Amino acid sequence: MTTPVLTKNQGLVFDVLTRAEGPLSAYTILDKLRDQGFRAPLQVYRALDKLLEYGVVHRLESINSFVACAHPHENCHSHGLVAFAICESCGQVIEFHDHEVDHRLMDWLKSQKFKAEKSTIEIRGHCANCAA
Amino acid sequence: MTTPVLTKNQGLVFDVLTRAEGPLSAYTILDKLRDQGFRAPLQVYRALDKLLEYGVVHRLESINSFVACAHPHENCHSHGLVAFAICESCGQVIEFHDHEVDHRLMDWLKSQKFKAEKSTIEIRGHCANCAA
DNA sequence: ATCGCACACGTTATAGCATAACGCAATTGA
DNA sequence: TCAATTGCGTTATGCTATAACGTGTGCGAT
Ligand SMILES: [Zn+2]
Ligand SMILES: [Zn+2]
Ligand SMILES: [Zn+2]
Ligand SMILES: [Zn+2]
Repeated sequence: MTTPVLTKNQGLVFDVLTRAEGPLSAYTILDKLRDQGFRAPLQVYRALDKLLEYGVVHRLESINSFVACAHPHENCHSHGLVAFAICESCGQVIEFHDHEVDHRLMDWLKSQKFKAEKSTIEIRGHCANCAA
Repeated sequence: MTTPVLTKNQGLVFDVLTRAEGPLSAYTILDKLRDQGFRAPLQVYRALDKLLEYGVVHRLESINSFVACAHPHENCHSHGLVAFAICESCGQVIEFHDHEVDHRLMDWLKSQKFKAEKSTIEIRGHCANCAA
């Protein structure tokens, strides 16, 4: 379950995300990589697919964007649900995990005999700096 | 905080969603309403905006779709977080609320001085009927 | 060695989701 | 009556994501 060596394109996309202040859309990533030879969206999406699979990047469904995992050394796939607080002013994202929320949701799903596969927990609002 | 009388377009969109088995995309709704005179996506999106504002429809961010609220008589805006379990086989959606999850997340956000405004909790997987 | 396969990559085209910007009509309330 | 608000219709455009096709490279099995 360790992350394979990244290919050239995967590495470029990962570097852009790692250096970014906040989440980026696929097309923003594409623009930032034009100088390195990127020409088409698929080059970005294919790299993102792998990075998501490896668990080193997360997708933020509510804003159609991607962000580097905040816990590069652990493996985010292994510790259950991941939640995000997304500031609508500055774009910053706080990633966090909570086992109680995790267990509570999982218990409920089990009671419904629902087999969970992917989860999305995203809270939009304003961070400490940006709140009035 | 009661729901205003719906306009013609809002009513048509709401009826389509209420009769649907599961969530629908805006363009699917548009197709279902062509016979009633709908011609352009904006007619759907504008109605959806209002229905979302009134809390009688929810948006499922992870599948770019919309679903009628499962609790038509209560007001979903009033009882905190809403969560959805979405079956990837049959498309069915189970909507539920859990105050413990709610409080736990809100406490965490408060500890970060993060002002929450909108939330998304969506679990994709397979429902009891569709699970192998 | 060479064949077959898996995988990454490049390119073009297309599909799917959402909004900008304009103008018109009906309603409301000062 | 006038101004402001709201809903509506239309055209055009922008943003997000994938289909489909072909190329090249590495690598194990025959
Ligand atoms: Zn992570
Ligand atoms: Zn902020
Ligand atoms: Zn609801
Ligand atoms: Zn199902």
